Order: sequence, then C-alpha cells, then structure tokens
Amino acid sequence: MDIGQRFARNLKKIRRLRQLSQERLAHQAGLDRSYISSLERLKYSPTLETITLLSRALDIDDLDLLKPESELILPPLT
Amino acid sequence: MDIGQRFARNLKKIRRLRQLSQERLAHQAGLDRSYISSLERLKYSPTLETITLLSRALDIDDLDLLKPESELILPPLT
DNA sequence: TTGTTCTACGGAGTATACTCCGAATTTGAG
DNA sequence: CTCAAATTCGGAGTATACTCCGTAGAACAA
Repeated sequence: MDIGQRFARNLKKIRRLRQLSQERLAHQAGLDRSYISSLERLKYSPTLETITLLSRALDIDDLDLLKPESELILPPLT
Repeated sequence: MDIGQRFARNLKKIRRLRQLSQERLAHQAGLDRSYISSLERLKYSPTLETITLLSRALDIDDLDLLKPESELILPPLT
C-alpha cells in the first residue's frame, strides 16, 4: 500500500472518528466539499500544503494522515 | 517546522548522502532538474505522487522524506 | 413510505505543480 | 587563481490540483 492509498484511508477513518461530515471538514480546512470526497476516493494526489490544512482541521499530526494503519495512535479530543 | 520544510531539508540531505546531483536524481525519478532545485528551495508544495517518485529514486521509505530529522535513520546502500 | 443528511458524480473554470530550455551564478577540485 | 560541474534563476507552456455549482444516489430516522 503506497502513501497515496494510506492517506485516503486514514483521512476517511479519522474524519469519521472525529464525527465530521465531509462538508464540515471541508469548511474547517478551507477546502471544497467535493474535493474531500474525491480525496477519500483516490481521485487526486494532494500536495503537502493540503495535507497540512487537513491535519490541522482534524487536530492531528500531519504524519498521522500518512502512516500505515498499524502505526496510528489517535489522541483523544479534549 | 512543518511538513513542507522537513521535506525540503530531508530531500537535500538524503540526496547528498546518496551522492547524487540534482540532475541525476531528476533523471532517476523522472522529474525535471530545475524542479528538484525548486523543491529543495521550498518553491513548490509537492504532491504525494512526486514524493513517491523521489523516495523510489532515493531507495528510501516515503515517510523518510517527511519525518523530522531526529527520527531519520537511513539504510545503507547495498 | 417521507424527509433529511451525507456522499458520489459531472462539468466548467482557476490556481499552481511541473516541464523544458537557456543562461547566470555558485561551488569545489586542481 | 582557472576550469568544470553543480546549482540557481527566468520565462513560457502543459498537466493537474482544487474550486464552485448543481444534481443524483445512499443511508438512516421518523
């Protein structure tokens, strides 16, 4: 599994854990609703800047969007 | 230091450890010589696809281009 | 069922990643 | 220092990331 696939899976998984809709996440990250959907379906290869925006909106470390699932440890929301 | 800055620094550091010129790395990765230069000087935010091409050309794990310097352990060339 | 929220999908437009080429500048070896 | 290799810096063009808008379909609750 390459870094692109890991990103798509982690994004969807973490967004759901945070109980955010694609639209709410898009708004918080300053991105478009349809683009979040596309990212989760592997339609685009995001830039590091987009990854930074998403990790901030999800309140996680940027690398957490890119790690293999087995290394993922998610901090609880305070 | 954000993920973009870490990428730029790690790229330059690892490329030099591998004793590759920007031009040779560009050729091996299938990218442009001037683009490698731009990436090392933080002129662009690369996509995950570009990161995959570079990590393959450098024979390292893709995450190694993105980690903080302190976590970098580079495998020797065989 | 009906309504509601979420997600998938399409198309057209904009911003920027990336290419290609040359030339100037820097770096390092001899 | 001189010479060569490496890097930087433009500019112009192409590819694709990303936006914006609408609509259709899925999921799930009342």
